[in-house]
Amino acid sequence: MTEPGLLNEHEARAWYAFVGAAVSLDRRLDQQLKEDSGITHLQYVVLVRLDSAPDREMRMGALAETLHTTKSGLSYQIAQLEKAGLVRRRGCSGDPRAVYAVLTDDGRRMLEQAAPGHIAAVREFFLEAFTPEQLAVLADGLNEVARRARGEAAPSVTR
Amino acid sequence: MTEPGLLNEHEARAWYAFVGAAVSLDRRLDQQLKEDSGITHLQYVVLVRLDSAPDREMRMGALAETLHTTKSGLSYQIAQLEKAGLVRRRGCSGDPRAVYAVLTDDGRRMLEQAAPGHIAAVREFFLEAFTPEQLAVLADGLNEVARRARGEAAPSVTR
DNA sequence: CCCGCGTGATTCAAATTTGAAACAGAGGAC
DNA sequence: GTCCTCTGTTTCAAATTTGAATCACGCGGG
Repeated sequence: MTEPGLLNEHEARAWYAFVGAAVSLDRRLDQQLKEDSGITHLQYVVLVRLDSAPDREMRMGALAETLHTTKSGLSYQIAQLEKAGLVRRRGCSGDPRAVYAVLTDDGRRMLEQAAPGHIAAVREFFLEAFTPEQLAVLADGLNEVARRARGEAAPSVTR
Repeated sequence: MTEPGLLNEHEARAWYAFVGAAVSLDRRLDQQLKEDSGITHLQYVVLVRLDSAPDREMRMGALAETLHTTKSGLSYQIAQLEKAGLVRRRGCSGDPRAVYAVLTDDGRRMLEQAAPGHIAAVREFFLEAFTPEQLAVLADGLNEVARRARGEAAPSVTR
């Protein structure tokens, strides 16, 4: 049944749908955020992540890891956000090598201003295409996909 | 129940899972293809699309559209693929403005060589995280997501 | 004929991303 | 103390992407 070297019709349909949805959605959300708030989706996600962290700050390395981006890419984006006044850097007294990115008050305001439109778009373009039950299945499956793609072992129940 | 300005727990879980899976998967597939075949995922997709087209050729504009990429981005990638000898351009006798990208024999060989590893990776990282029934639901939902993100109307049953 | 317009594609400069190399400080071996 | 090496981050050059501008051509109207 499962040809090893080719995708069958059903597999191809799901796979192409995923890739197409990911690309189109990313473009659309980027466009929406740029038009309405002047920031990119990546920058928005950086702000969100900082906002939800204790004291609204995170170390560069940890932030890069949670965003699944490279350290150098994050350095660049934090520099952009710093220019825009939405984030500032501060060193760490304990470990002089560490650098914290801190969400500024302007950054928090930007988030408050940008969130409603962005979230409405996520609902309109993504969430509403599924039932709540489907979303739950989707979330489980996609978390597993992410784990596998990152080369992590499957989560064990006893862990 | 549905707070207009915020994502609830279930919505957030599904949405973050989707974004995380898309990013991580894209990185991983790019890495796999580069290591094993020396081409990027985008280039692979270009080759696949051409291979499945009549006469293994497509007009630049049509190709860009089916890949959901920009025309200029495609021009660049076709130039790269042309340098590598995997694709060639040819003009169109009927319409001198039109340009066709044509898959070369080397391109076809590249595809044959790269496909097994790539498809195995897609299976391992993506498809196997779902049951066939889940994949069908996923495909329907994600196709709808892509349509919405592209601003197309919902497909009508009578169409 | 000549102009302006529409289409299909490429080119250009600017922004972003990537991966490698550089940097800087801490800690351990000796 | 000096030398390695490790960790956390930034910097750099090269590759890629983006959107705007440009180019080239055919067509219809004046």
